[in-house]
Amino acid sequence: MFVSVPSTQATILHADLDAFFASVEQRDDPALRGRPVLVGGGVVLAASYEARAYGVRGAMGGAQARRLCPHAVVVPPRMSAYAEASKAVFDVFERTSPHVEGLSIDEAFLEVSGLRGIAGSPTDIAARLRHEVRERVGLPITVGVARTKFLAKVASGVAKPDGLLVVEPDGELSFLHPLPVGKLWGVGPVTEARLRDRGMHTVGDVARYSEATLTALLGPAAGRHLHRLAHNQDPRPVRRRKRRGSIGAQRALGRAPKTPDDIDAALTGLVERVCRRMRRADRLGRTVVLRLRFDDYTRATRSHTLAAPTARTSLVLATARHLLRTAMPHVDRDGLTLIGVAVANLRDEASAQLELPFWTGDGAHPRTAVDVDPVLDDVRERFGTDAITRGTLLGRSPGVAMPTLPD
DNA sequence: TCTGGGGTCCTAGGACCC
DNA sequence: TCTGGGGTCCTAGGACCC
Repeated sequence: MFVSVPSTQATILHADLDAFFASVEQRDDPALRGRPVLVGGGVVLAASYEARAYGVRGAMGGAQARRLCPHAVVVPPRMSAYAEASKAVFDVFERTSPHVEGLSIDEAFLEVSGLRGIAGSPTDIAARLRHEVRERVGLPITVGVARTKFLAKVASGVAKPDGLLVVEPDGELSFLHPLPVGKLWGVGPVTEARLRDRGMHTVGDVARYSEATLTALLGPAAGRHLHRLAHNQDPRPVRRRKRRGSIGAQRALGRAPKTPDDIDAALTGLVERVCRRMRRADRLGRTVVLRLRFDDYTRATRSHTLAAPTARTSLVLATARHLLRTAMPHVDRDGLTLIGVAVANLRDEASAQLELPFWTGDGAHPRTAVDVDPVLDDVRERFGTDAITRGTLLGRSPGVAMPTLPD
């Protein structure tokens, strides 16, 4: 899994498609090329660079975006087209390097050390990658090249759109320290404000504070992370991504009054969508999460962990309804503006079969065992019999007397 | 600046176990 | 009998990312 990186060379590429959704729309409809394009009406999912010139940003409200750029063309999102384009781009990534770490639908890290002999310098590889994505998929992509992931990502951000920027090892600190702290990965509005209150505006400012100070300000993980980034320490290797840990869906409900039936219908639709996606991916999950958002933009989550993983709609729906019932007495139904369901604690269907629930001797603690058979062997040995089967141990049939499990 | 839909990771407290 | 330390799991919330 680990790739050894020569620490003296810039060999990590961060490749990031430019205004991805909007670029796909411009690729597929020549009439949109050169014009400001907004994908999504309620909220801007993506804005073409022509629209960004007017100050439009992603995640901006649609009304505000149209105020800033009245002549923009608004198109509805076509998620399947974006998924297809993403797959084609990742195919190019995979052909470029065996070490690809996808970050999202439109960006990835590539480790290209060791390819110099066959594919040229990292700069050559990056230039060719950009060319290939343009030729084969028809989309503009920006690549940052550096010695660390973090710097490569910052570099691509600076080089956008349709650019290539290489940060050589001897120019790292002069590139990094003048940047505003908000450029640091993991620094959002809240952390930025906290740093600003302490007089830290640039990465160089942050670098002057001790790790202890940053940790006291931001918590142990964030403080350490920030301290390291500010000192250009980012040893994280490029590695394949873990499989995703949750699958969810959510829906905005608007501000109109709603009946319990309205809410239940929305909940049912969401659970069906989520369970269908889980089954298609051959994945099962144990934790059902209910997300609620209210008209004052406060949020609440409720979750429940089942004894065994499932992708069954009826079970997930019953659990979600239970969570909603226990949450609703405390909230105003008409104030509910968004409802979401996710199933977390995911595993592959195949491995989940080894994770059936069993009960310890007193029957009070439903548990899961990652590996049932070693326990079974142990129990047989202690009870001196082979008559105890996996089924007995798992206690699936009611009324069967359970043996007491040894410690 | 009033807001989508999809995620990840961290924190902190409580329950429970050894 | 009382006490404690260490570890895992669950729940809820928060920050952040694209």
